[in-house]
Amino acid sequence: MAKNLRLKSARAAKDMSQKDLAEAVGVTRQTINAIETGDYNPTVRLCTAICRTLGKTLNDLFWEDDFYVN
Amino acid sequence: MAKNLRLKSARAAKDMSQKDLAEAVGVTRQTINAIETGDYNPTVRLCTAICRTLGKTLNDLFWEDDFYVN
DNA sequence: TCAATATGTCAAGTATATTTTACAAAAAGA
DNA sequence: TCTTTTTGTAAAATATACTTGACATATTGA
Repeated sequence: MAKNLRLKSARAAKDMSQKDLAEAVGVTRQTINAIETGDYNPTVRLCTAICRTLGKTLNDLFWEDDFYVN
Repeated sequence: MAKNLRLKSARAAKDMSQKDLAEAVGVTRQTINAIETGDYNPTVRLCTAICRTLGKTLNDLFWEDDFYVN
């Protein structure tokens, strides 16, 4: 999995630290860091919470259409 | 969590059984059933695999904009 | 400079997603 | 009917998401 730069960017746009976002969605800073760093496969419920906090949708932050044609 | 009727519908549109979809994305039938039944919080990677198999996006099948809960 | 904040990472533990095996009932087909 | 497929569900085991606590470094601001 690659780094999630869209998440990092959306967080920066809200001027939130990883810690801020973590607290807002109820996980630890390490979990947010791991998602941005790309080590990992979060649950859709956590992704949804992150998106709502940052004013984005699942497609905005977690969908990759690279592989895909539609 | 409510039933995921959009998933059920998209699967029906492809004429796939829960078992068919499960095999296509590499999980068990019970996992697909649990997601449709709504007991459950799948990983985003699994959601993505399901969406790709069914020709849908994360927003199509897993985003809820009406009600706000996490 | 110096202190405080932000990020990256890691090892060990806990919570939970997912599997395996199994049973029952509804729906579909012949 | 009778048989097969599909769906719903459950208990116990395994894999992995996520936590806790900690340490190091980079960056920012005073």
